[in-house]
Amino acid sequence: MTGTRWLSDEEKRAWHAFVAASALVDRRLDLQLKESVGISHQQYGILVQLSGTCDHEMRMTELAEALLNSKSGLTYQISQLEKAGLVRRRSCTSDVRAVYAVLTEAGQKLLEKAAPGHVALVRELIIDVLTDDQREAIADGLGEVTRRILGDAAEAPGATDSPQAAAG
Amino acid sequence: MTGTRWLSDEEKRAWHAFVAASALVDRRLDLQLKESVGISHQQYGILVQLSGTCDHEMRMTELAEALLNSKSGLTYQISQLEKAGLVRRRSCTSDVRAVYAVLTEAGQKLLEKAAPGHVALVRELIIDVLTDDQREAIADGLGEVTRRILGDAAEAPGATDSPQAAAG
DNA sequence: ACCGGATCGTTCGAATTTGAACAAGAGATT
DNA sequence: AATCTCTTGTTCAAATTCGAACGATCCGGT
Repeated sequence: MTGTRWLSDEEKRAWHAFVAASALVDRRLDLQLKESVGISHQQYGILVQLSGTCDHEMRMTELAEALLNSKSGLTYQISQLEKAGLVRRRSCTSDVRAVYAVLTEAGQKLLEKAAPGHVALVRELIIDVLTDDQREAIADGLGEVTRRILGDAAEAPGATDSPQAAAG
Repeated sequence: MTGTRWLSDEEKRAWHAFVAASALVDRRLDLQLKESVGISHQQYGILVQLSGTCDHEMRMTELAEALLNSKSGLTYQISQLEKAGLVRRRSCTSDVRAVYAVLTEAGQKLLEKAAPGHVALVRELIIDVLTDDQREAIADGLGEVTRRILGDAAEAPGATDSPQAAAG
């Protein structure tokens, strides 16, 4: 153990920018969504995810994984959304254990109302701030970062299959 | 309301990579710090911030701003760190209201013990995954993102009167 | 049919975060 | 000095998050 490879100034600059931007952007989006339609960024993500599927529904575990959330955390949020009438639960006939979260009509309506302002703010805060090159570097670089972390967690099982759905 | 400028596939790719990487990296770092020295990523940030000053101390408000944290949140965390003996509070002679958070000897020791493993993981998860160009693009791009958000908040606190009479 | 292990979603308690309200002090104006 | 405004840090209740434990169910091999 000679010495730790500390971060150079240049590396620190990237690391700090990444951490700060993450916190700030998320907070701003959360704030706007709460003010405009009364839901959190987390809840917005759930609605978006559901609306991206053919039947506007998804199983709890599948949803939790897609949102990088814990199962218990999702149970809580789905309960909140259910109280608000934006989502309802549906049990599966073939597997009694399974539960589907289904986007309701009201949920779809709320999403359509929230989306324009949300996307506009995402653009204002980050997307339109970046140059094309920077945006591509982030997509490539952080995409690889994400892939590696997710790969580590689920390395043993074959992870080459994942029916993707375009999400907005 | 003609049309919202939705995100293109390329833009979505960058946005999703950014959000996912933020969540995943932070969670992994938090986990490691808790396992190795029993403190959260948040608390680690406080200790680092304090150790970076000449007298190893900083005022509460100043510290909260540097860490992009709420004042009440910092009060809580400093109390936790104080219980653990890693930080102590010191009141200011010239201003009775002011409180300094001071890094203790034990806090310094813990930081020195935690830092190598932490930095190594930061490298493994993100810094060493990126190419030089990607790292620079992130530093520049996300640095600008951060600067704008912080600038907005401080520059035009009351000047943001948007026409919002009609809800929604 | 039956057992052992894996999976599913929920429940529970503890830790953390947030914003609003608060008490106390500082600073400027009159 | 009296008063008004801003700042400082804490307290409080409510909301959220997490991991572990749980009951229930599914699946494969016997």
